[in-house]
Amino acid sequence: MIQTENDAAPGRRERKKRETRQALADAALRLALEKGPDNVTVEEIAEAADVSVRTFFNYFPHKEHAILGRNPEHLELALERFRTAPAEQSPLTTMWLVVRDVLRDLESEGELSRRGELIMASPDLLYHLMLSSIEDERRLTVALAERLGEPAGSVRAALIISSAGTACRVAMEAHKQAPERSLRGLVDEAFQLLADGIDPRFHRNRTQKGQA
Amino acid sequence: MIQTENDAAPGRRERKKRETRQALADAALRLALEKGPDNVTVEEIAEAADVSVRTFFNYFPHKEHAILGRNPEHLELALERFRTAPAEQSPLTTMWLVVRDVLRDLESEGELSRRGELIMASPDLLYHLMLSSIEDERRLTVALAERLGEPAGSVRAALIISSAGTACRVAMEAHKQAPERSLRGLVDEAFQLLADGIDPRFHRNRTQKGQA
DNA sequence: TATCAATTTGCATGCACTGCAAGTTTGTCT
DNA sequence: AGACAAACTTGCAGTGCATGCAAATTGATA
Repeated sequence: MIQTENDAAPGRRERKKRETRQALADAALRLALEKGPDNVTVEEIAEAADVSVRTFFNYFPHKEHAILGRNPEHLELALERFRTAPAEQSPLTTMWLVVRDVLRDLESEGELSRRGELIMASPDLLYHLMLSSIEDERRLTVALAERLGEPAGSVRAALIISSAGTACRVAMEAHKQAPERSLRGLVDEAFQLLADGIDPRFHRNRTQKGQA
Repeated sequence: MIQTENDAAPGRRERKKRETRQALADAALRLALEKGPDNVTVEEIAEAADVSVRTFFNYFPHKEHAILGRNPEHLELALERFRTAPAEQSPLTTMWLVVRDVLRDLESEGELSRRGELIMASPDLLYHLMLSSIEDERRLTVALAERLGEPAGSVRAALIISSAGTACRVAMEAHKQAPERSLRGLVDEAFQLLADGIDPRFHRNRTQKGQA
């Protein structure tokens, strides 16, 4: 028994890993805000976190992941919501609650707006965010299709999930252009539009019949 | 030998550029299909098209763009459609016609399905496709907002455009999982869902009021 | 303390991509 | 044709991202 500082479950090793990861993510965000995402090198980030470049890549697969600093818990919470939601709750409502959860969490971290602006201003970051979102969406779609009792290839389930993501992106973009409108309000508006129908006058017959 | 073979408007120079571009795109797609997108190097593509690596990058900013082989004309045609569409045509209908145009064009090239599968199977390609789509969507959103007489930051305009893109992506994904369903049919289904409303039972009051 | 597993690190390597300074081709003007 | 300018291609040098590998360090355990 060599002092065994077993505070909770995690030992010293686990704690250090958390710290290193956090230090890298913090440094990445800070430097990206200071110098612009494109002008930050992995070397600088590693330097700021006082580890080697090689170690950086032991924690993050890409530079951008460190800047995004996504919280893996959010996906788990979302899946949990789908599992525990009351039966009468409609799917888009559930997604809306998920989004609110995430927004609230990010707001509490205080860095929502700065990180959000950074992401929306950098196509590269936006891409990586969407890329990692695609994986999340796949899992959420499966969960939703299951809940709806629809087959795995359900277009509706996939569309609901993906559209929710689209709504968030559109809302962020609009918030960036018109900061006086709250992000929450814009998200609400987008979700309501999706729910009610984006275009009641749509129909597919107004085309040239004679076409090949 | 100056013979000035001025066929139409484009001179020899313009033609050669087209040919080079096409040769690079063809080689990129072929090699990506043969060896998998991740195992193709720019050097191979350039070699196959018989130009230098440096020249490759004069035509495409990223390796992936060459594989995607996007046709810049499609965006111009789409913008044209928005300009010339009859006044009574609803916006999503116009987007639907645009999508049909593009699908028809890709089908006529015969490589729709193979390229489509390749893209859907490679997160990296999908990302680059979405990335270049984001730019297109920005321009289309501006055109649509103008047409609708709404302000530049219009959530509805942006949502219609982005959702159309999402619909296509969802349809491609579904087609990949269930190839017996036609891509056109799946696109139609997704558009109809968006038009009518994705979730008629959505509302935002079913939440815990007491929540912080 | 001895030992094993996890982690960090340096080193070498391959590939993507860019700027620059040639060289080459093409269009144009006389 | 001959000369000139603009466009296009190319090689080269250089930066940065990312990965594999093996040696060194550190943490947990007996």
